[in-house]
Amino acid sequence: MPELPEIEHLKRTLEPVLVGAAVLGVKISRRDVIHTGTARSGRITSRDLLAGCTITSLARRGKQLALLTDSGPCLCIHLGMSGQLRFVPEGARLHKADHVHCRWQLDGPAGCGTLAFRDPRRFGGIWVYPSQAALMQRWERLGPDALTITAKQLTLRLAGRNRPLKAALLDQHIIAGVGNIYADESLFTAGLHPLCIAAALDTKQIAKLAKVIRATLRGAVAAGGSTLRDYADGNGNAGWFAVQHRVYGRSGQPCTICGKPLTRLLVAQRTTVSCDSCQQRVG
DNA sequence: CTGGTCTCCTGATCGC
DNA sequence: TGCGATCAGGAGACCA
Repeated sequence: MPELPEIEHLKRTLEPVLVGAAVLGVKISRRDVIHTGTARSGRITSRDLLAGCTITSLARRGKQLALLTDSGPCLCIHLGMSGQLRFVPEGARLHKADHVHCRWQLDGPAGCGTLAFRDPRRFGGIWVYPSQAALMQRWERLGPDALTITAKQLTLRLAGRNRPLKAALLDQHIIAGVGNIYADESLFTAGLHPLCIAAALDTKQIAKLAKVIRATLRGAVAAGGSTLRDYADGNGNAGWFAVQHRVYGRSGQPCTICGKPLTRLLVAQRTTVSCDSCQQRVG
């Protein structure tokens, strides 16, 4: 379940070992998780996957993580539902080595090792781009990053959206980085019902929502992300945000504000938990 | 253009 | 203890 906080935390844990690392080689186990981000056709080569390049920086937009090189190709990695990206120092072994679809042999600032992309359910994937510019063109189509979204940006993005507020928040083209967990948590804290019509919110409500989204995500980043099932960061350490969930996964349990049982419903095909008395419905 | 629904996939969990 | 059913959900494809 990696959402923005998990990816941001992953980025921070991987930066010290990846930035400045030379990619000695790439081993692909499943080609069908690797895609071309541009319209180009043809077989994807190890050069496309950064072989022979040096990683100069990492970047994140929403839930997507990119490995960048200065003048060569770059990679955009989505973890989907079950994806993991892990650096394994030379001599160490990956805890679970099944479903590893791609490995990069690296010689980096923290020594030699392997970067492994593991994704049992294969909802994630790797997209190759010929340059940073090509990737950025793709990222421009995403909404503003949720970690820093302003009231003004959110107002513009929600204007005219005649759909449930939660569905809008989950749409990465509207706002990038909010997934099912943080959508429910943010809506609860903002006191807004998931079925509010997005366009019906007033200025004050949108300002509060933007502020709550930023604060919720910031808190989760600081906690190292949510741990559900086997999420782990780039070093294999778990996050601890799950203990702070107030609605996600708590259907039927008492609301932490009013004590009434939390309701479960389906919005945009996703399980949604909310409090009917504490979350205001508009529109 | 918009918004709604379907679909991909494996592993954890639950009822019998 | 085994086994089938169910659920989890990110995001692109597809349709009205």
